[in-house]
Amino acid sequence: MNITIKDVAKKAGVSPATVSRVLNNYNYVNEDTKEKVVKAMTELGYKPNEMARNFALQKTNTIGLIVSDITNPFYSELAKNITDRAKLFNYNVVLCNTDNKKENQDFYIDFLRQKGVDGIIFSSVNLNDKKAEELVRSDYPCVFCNRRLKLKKAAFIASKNKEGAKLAVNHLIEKGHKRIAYISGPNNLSTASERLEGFYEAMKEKGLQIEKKYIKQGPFSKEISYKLTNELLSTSPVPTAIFASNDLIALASMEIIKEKGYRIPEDIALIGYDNIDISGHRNILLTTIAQKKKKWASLL
Amino acid sequence: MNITIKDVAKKAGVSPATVSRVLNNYNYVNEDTKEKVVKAMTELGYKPNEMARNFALQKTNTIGLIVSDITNPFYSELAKNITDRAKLFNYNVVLCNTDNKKENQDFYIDFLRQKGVDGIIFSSVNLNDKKAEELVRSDYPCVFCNRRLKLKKAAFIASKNKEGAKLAVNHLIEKGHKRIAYISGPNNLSTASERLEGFYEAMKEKGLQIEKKYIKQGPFSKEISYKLTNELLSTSPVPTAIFASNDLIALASMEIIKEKGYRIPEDIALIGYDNIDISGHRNILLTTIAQKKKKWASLL
DNA sequence: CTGAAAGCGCTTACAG
DNA sequence: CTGAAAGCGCTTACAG
Repeated sequence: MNITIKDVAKKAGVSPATVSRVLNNYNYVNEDTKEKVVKAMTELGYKPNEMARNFALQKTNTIGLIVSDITNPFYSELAKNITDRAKLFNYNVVLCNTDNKKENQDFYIDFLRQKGVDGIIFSSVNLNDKKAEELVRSDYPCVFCNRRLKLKKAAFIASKNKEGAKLAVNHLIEKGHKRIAYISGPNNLSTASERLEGFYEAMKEKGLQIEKKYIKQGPFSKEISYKLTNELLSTSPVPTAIFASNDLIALASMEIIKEKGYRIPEDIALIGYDNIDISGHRNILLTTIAQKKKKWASLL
Repeated sequence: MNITIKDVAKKAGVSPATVSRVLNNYNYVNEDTKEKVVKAMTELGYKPNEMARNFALQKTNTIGLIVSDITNPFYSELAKNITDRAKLFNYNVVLCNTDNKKENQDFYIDFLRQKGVDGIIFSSVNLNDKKAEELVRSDYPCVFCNRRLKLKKAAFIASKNKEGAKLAVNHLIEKGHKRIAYISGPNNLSTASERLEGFYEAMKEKGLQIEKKYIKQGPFSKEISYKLTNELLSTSPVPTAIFASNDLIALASMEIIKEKGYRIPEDIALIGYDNIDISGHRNILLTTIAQKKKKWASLL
């Protein structure tokens, strides 16, 4: 059915090997021969079969991107930047969404490996992720973005979460806040734990009391964020500021704070992390710490 | 390096063909043989090489998903549902983002075909899309989701946009609005043009005047949406209600409406389309027409 | 039920 | 600079 390298070879009066060489810009091809081959290719409308090529080279020009939640704008913005970047290099990106579930990530790791992707970008790992660690140990090409492994050997790209969190907390402190609450993500995530560390450090540096009751921790979910915010607003005295470890949590908190009749920031200040697009919306105006998603993509 | 079907065959004392048959659950394999093979496979930790398999079968178990903007929650929610669904069938999804640019879509079409994906899901086409039409005409497996082609032969799944728009407009009319404005997307998109049609039809059915000055049309972009809303608010008399052809436009409109000091919905009512997650946020509370993204994914 | 063999469409050392 | 040949790891009609 399809036009193969053989057809081109026959038409151009050369061997398939030569066609292949032209195709791959192999150095030593005679200009005349090359021309003949190119002519034959265009006349036949030849398109190389990538499956065959992948197989012969054991390379797919494909990377896997495993994210924890593509509907979180932070990750969809990241995904956009990564696919745009991949396009420049003629790579394609297989999108894998874990919903923050370990079994999904494990599934996708096996799946992608078996598919023969050239590498995997993870935006979904825990600090200790057995299967991902194995991958790194076996020198499988992978890179961790935003969330990283504890394992030193693993290449990662992420913002300085501790510094970012300190920025956020110091901002609140400068505004005069003392009773600052923190809603963290799961502590087995590098982002959450580093930000928590930053929170502690900033508070300590300014000599502020850290109260257990003002520190909440839970998985990333709207419902849990509602619940934790409610808990915070039920403590007495109520905190005057809340730092949420990402924007989605902050958005959920915002709803509860408003629901309870508090004004933001007059009664309770709120600050998030990620700077997702909607944060800038007039009705939201969430203060947040930016992450350079585009820059990251260019470095991956 | 890697363990191949041959290694398994040798270990199990059978031929590679038999191993392959076991692998593919071919009907007629003796139970004993099968057992031996399975045992050998697990002992060796054998994983079939998908590249070889793809090549032999000319099939990749991969589909391409071309969306116009993955950072639009509508599409990221759709992408999530599609990848989840694909996972069930052991398919993977190559994410392609066009930024609403025809050249990007054309690039990805060629790219995906050459890669040998088994099919393409489009969420990015214009009503007349030469290259996509060509694909359909040549019986290339593809399906159109949300946005469709004019071409009858093309399989698509989309909500009843005309009906949805009528729902929106009727809702506004019931609330007593007469000066209803509409911000449409580009008319060469099925979604935009069908919704516009619904707008016209609903207005006519209720005997309301349709004023040219209340109908704006532009590409999907925040800046343009700001601009168009500003234009609407500068007409006199100012419309009492605005129907935006998608939620992102509505969110942008909302900013301008608020900026100008109008209340929603008391001074100006606003309604969107898509029901993206953030619409339900307490600070947004955007009235909107839902689209069944999950249902769609199950039908693709 | 199972094996030997050809084939999927490329690439690439090896000769020349 | 170029061709003949082997090979990438599977699948599958063909015999038996």
